[in-house]
Amino acid sequence: MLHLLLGKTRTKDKYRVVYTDHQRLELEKEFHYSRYITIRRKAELATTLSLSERQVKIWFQNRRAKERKMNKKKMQQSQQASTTTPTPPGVGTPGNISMVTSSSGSSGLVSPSIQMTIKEEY
DNA sequence: TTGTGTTTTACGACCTCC
DNA sequence: GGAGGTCGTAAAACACAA
Repeated sequence: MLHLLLGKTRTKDKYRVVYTDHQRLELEKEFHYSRYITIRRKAELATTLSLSERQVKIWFQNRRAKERKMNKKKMQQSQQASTTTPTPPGVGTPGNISMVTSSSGSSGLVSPSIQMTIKEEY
């Protein structure tokens, strides 16, 4: 119980709903397939997951924000590591972008640099 | 327990593109 | 102008050490 307001937006008595594991899983799968969802897929997902298209859109926005946040963190960590370490002999470990991530998403992270550029261009 | 830090939904403001 | 993007933020939900 608790997931009763699925598909609805914020109301007075429910500030936000918690998505079910299944909903999250499907959204993650779609995100893994593509960071930007198409109108068509959004409508499909919304129907199959019993969410509104708005919720799907917001979820993807939040998911991208999360990814950017994680990338930033990683960059800062690697930078710190290189500054604190006396001499980084290897230096050649830029591809260290594997990921630490938490259960979700993880995986891929399609070249963070590309996304950064896109954003930067903005 | 509970105090506290983190994550997850949802929104408003602002920007860009068509 | 409207749709959809980022960014910043609010508040609920969650995790977890003390």
